[in-house]
Amino acid sequence: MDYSVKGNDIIIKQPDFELSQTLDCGQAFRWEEQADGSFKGAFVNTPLHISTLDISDGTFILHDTTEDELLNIWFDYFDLGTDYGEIKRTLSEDKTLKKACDFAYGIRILRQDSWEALSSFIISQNNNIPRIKGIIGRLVEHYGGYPSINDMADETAESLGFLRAGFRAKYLVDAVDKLYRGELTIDSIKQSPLYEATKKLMTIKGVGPKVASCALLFGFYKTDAFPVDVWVKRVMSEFYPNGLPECTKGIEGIAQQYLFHYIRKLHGKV
DNA sequence: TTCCAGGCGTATC
DNA sequence: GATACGCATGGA
Repeated sequence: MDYSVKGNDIIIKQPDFELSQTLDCGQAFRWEEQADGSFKGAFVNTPLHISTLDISDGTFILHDTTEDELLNIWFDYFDLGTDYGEIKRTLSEDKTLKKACDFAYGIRILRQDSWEALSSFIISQNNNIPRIKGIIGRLVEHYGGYPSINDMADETAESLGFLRAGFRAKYLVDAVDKLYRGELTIDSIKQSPLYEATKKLMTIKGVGPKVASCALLFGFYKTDAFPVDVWVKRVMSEFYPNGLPECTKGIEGIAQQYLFHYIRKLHGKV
């Protein structure tokens, strides 16, 4: 990875990256776009301010950070060790995916914290993005950072009323209970292949196929997890009535992100 | 006002 | 196993 340290800032070069496509695309809910087009957000409790230096050569500034944080946190979080150019070339064997990759060229799959992603996607069900951000914002504000499973061990649906999360509060409580008591562990889910990991997550009340696959893709980096929502159903019926093409094998979830944005553009939602 | 949001649990057949 | 319906909340 190309990077250089300039005082308290670090400049990275990553052409297969665009801030709003990656940070404001419904895979993470804590990044806020600033008036100048930069973004402020965090990995769990480590904040970051990131801006575009020059989009034509794919350079970005990570503000007020250190080389240590870059190598220990942001390199993994932004998945900088993965060559998305190569992934896009592979997926572009299919003509619909080629159009999707050209359109959403700057998407990367963020390697989020497992618990944050799981809890965030429990909150996301039957909900819209501004409200999801609001609920997660209240959670972070209440705890002074993103709460761990231990932090939430004593919560009940009633005590979480301040979130105004509606019927989802009891689902969060069930997830905390199962993980706190060790009936489920983040590690065992991480180590399980997709099918077993999905079954484990779905023992949590309020976690069905969609929430499980989003958590596994964005929080456990299982690139073969393929979240199916109304938009992806539309892609499948319009372009892939006989199933996904062979070039998506093993990276179905990454293909899904490109397709999700492409189909929304085709229907005028972006 | 009514509709809907990157779903899921439950009842019913 | 398929399908219908309710669910908390708040923005559009």
